[in-house]
Amino acid sequence: MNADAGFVQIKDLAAHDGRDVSIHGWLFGKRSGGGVAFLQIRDGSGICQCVVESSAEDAFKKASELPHESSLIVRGIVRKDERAIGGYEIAVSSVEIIHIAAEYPITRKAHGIDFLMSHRHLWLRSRRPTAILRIRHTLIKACRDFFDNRGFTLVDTPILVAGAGEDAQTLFPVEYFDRKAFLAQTGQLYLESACLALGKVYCFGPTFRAEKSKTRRHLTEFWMIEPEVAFAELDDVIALAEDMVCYVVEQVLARHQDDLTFLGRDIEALRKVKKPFIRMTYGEVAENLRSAKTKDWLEKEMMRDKEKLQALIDELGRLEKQVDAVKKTAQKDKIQIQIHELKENIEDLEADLHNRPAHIASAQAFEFGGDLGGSDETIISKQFDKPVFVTDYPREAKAFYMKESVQDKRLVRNMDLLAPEGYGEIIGGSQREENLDVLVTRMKEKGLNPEDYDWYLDVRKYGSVPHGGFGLGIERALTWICGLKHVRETIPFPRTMGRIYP
RNA sequence: UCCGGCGUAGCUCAAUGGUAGAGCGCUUGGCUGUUAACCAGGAUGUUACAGGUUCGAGCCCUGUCGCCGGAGCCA
Repeated sequence: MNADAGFVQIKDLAAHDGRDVSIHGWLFGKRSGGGVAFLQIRDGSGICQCVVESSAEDAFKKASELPHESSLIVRGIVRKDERAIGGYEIAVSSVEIIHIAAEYPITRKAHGIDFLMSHRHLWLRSRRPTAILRIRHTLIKACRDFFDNRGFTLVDTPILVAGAGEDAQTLFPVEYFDRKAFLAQTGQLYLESACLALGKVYCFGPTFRAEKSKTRRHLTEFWMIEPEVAFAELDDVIALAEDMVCYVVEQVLARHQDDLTFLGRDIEALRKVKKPFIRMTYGEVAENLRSAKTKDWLEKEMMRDKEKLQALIDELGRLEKQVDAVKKTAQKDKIQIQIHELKENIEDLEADLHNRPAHIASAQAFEFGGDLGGSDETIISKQFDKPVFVTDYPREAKAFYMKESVQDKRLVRNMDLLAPEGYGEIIGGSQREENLDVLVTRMKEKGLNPEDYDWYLDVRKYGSVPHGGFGLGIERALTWICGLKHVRETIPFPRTMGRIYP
């Protein structure tokens, strides 16, 4: 596999039109006839059709016998052909088999989520995961470029920590020689001290939460990018988050039209993500949730969704009739997969509609003091087509380090960013309490022992300044940007409450 | 932790308490432009596990396990 063998990546085929090239990859799909075989080969950069004619005797024999996902090298002339996906194909002169694959468990037909998750190491090779992982790469790079270009310094924070970040109940304990330690939930406390050294800092790494939650928004191990800025107040933190999200969405749109389209993402909805985002205080959100207008809106939405459900059920009936009429098995397959997807969508919508009255009732009964529930977030984020900043939550609902509001001591200077289209919280941040005495009081309020946080309190003893930052959950942001139903598809090997394999 | 659902062939799913099936995948043969190809044949089962009811259990009952969805909590 040396350079002079003329290896090219499939994505660059067009630039080699008419030339003799080699590609190496895996057999993604195959159709073979008596005298011609069509190999779909993927190499990680794309998928290419390779045509092997029986006149190329050795190549044809090998091609006909190869099972799916075998690895191989093919050599041939690149040529333009409208019948090939991508517009170019390779007229094969030779096939070199690297490895003959065993029977591959993942087919291009319908699979259930449990099966796919148990075969995640293989599922990664499919088109949907690769599309998502490419977007993940861009999102992470865009976040890092954004901070790097603004004079931030990357500061790596520890993953093994002695004490709780926020709530000890949700920490994973680990043995640390003869002591107990925990896996970090956030790098924030460390970043706060680092920002007094470097001014503007950020960290990017995995975080761990032992929350016993099994929902489409939760992982036990997820990645977070967290900036922290000295001399910043809440408005600065909000502006920073707004600019970052706009930049990230812009970068993904610029590079991944094809991937987003493959995922079925409504790209127009993403294009609307431009400054300024919506800003509401917690008080305004509470009022909104309780209002007659919102109730009316929700009830109308529920009616619309009921109609949508009926339309889906009608569609299902239509397809089920059609499937009996169709003879060709490929078409039948296609319809059966549509039926499968439709059934899933119907189940989801039914479950959603079933929960809806309770959500409406809980929104109407929303009381000052509580944190926003998942359903409340969904309600707010469905009402707008741009992300929504919610600020100034009640202090009892939020962490000890958030700065107390000057105007209203019941509130803290924090913000959550809710992604639109019902996706909900992707960012949580705040201005931090820089006053030592207030901070200690707040810790005691939360039942924490200030002595455990001596080093952290030192940040307030030696040149304390206003500062603040936020954390962006990479997987939640990706779920929204890719338009997915569940966070588990946005990370290569998801860790959820019920799964740690593979 | 709580509430609900599911568990049948490698996969996706059928099967009034009465002979365990279909499609795909795999395999054999055919076909020189296929687009999740097509045509003809073939192999494939501890019905999650352990008890119970019954002449008879994939189906009913009890328990266990696994997974899925939701609540609380959170990014």
